[in-house]
Amino acid sequence: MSDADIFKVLADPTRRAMLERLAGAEMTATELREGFAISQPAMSQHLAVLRGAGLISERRDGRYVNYRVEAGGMAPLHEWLARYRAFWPSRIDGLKDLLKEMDQ
Amino acid sequence: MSDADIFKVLADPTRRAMLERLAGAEMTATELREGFAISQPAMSQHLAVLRGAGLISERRDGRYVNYRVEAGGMAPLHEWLARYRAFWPSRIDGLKDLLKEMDQ
DNA sequence: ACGACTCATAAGTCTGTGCTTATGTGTTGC
DNA sequence: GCAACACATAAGCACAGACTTATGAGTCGT
Repeated sequence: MSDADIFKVLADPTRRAMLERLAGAEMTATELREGFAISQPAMSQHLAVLRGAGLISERRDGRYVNYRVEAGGMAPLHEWLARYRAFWPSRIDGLKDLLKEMDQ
Repeated sequence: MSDADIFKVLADPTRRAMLERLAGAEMTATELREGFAISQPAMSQHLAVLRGAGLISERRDGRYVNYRVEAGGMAPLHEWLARYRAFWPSRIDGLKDLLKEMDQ
């Protein structure tokens, strides 16, 4: 999977919602599926796509597979976005505060 | 066009390439088309999509239309990405340097 | 060992979308 | 006025991708 395709991966609203849930806590595919009106294979396919893009990682535990957001998976997105820094929103100030906060 | 669909808009490689060219300089649709193996209507349709997402703006000049990247158009993307700050790449340091640089 | 369970893969269907050609709308210059 | 030009819109086609059901592969508890 090419880095450039991260946009295609994130274009699907279901996958974005999955990421959001996984960002809160690591969980199994079945746990993740709760709240989604989607079949188990569809979920599995989405997980494979997210995995392929390096956005999540898996940890096998018996017959369960625990998924979690992969730190740094958004790096290609950051890099792409950095090229448009001249057009960044003025609320970039919020970002500065954020970084200051992260230092502590 | 919903903000959430910015990923769908950016998922197309042609549209991303168009943005990249427009980031360098404002130009007309015909100028922008140079170097793209694509028909004029296709280009026009892509421009409409980018315009609808608030990523570019147009300035009519007679029979020409000049397009340019709209500052702040990436804001929804920044906001979305900010929610994953816990998973940001460690090269976030580069971003810090960037912000410091922007202050000067 | 065997049934229940978790997850992945296969195969087929259907919708969305990016492309094309054809045409419409408005502008410029002779 | 009219031909050439810049761009937008319409209509139709073709492929990509997200979904389904069916099935496979591996694991757990009894």
